[in-house]
Amino acid sequence: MAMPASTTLLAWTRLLRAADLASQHCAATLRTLGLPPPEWYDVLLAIERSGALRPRDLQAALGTEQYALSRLIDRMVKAGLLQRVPCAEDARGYLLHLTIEGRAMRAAMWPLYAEAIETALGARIAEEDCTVLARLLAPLTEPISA
Amino acid sequence: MAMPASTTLLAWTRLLRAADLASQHCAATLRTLGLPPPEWYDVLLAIERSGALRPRDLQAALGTEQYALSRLIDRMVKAGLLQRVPCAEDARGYLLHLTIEGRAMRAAMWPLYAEAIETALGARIAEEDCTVLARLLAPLTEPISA
DNA sequence: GCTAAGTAGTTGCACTTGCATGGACATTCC
DNA sequence: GGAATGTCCATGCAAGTGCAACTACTTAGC
Repeated sequence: MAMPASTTLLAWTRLLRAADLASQHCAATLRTLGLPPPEWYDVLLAIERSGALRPRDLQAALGTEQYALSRLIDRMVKAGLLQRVPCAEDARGYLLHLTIEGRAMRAAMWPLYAEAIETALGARIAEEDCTVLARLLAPLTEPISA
Repeated sequence: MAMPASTTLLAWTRLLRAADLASQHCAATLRTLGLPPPEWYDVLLAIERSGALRPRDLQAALGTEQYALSRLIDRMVKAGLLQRVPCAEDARGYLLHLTIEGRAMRAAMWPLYAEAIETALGARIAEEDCTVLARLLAPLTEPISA
């Protein structure tokens, strides 16, 4: 039951603050443009990349809570971007495909999403620092065990 | 309108994922113990440190949205942890003080909050790396201009 | 093959959040 | 000193989230 070092606390507050600012900026930018929020893009991209995905695989890929994902999918299906198709090997689940509109939406979102990322992160930190940052953060992206 | 470098994108995804995992772990830990969420601690600490604070100063200190803070304060007042006292210099606002219970709650939360931080961050990264991380994140904790 | 246990996904309910707006006081400018 | 503008905080409403069940199918054990 070790207490955190002061440097740990500093990193903690900055990590949360930086991530919050960055994601807020991104979400706000897309919203202002009348586009869906960033999560939608992540879902569209993940599905496009693998052709078709089951909810549980999306869940693993995105780290979203299961119930949150369930409803997110609902919304995206209602919006006409995704399509549920019955799954042959497992009747409990289904496969998610992109519709034409889904594909178009992903393509339309990317440049604006990318620009927001550049503004929020790329333009605020040197590229070498970015590389180091990514390396340092790597272990923190794995599930927390204890 | 520059596009992000690939290293920027990697840092982006890791930053968001790491922060999400860490804060989720923390919130879940406190919740499991029957304690209020981390934001409450941050509010209690900020007020305790300065003796009394106005909502707008809290807002600046914590980076919370104005309406979110307004309701958060409401809940904490209802829970008996905070107390609103009229503000002499500005009748629009008020000063926030900790109640005895508020002070006790902050003290009670700290060891468990701290342990969660240690588990989520300190124990997963070398201390030198933590220092570097904090330094790299510093520019990202400032408000995004453009 | 039948039961028990596990996994995939959904949903009711209470709570929180986001956005837009509103009301109250303060400040500025004439 | 009075209107216009700005700042501080609250709130209605719609939408999202978290937790805890719940249904439906699958797998394991026997």
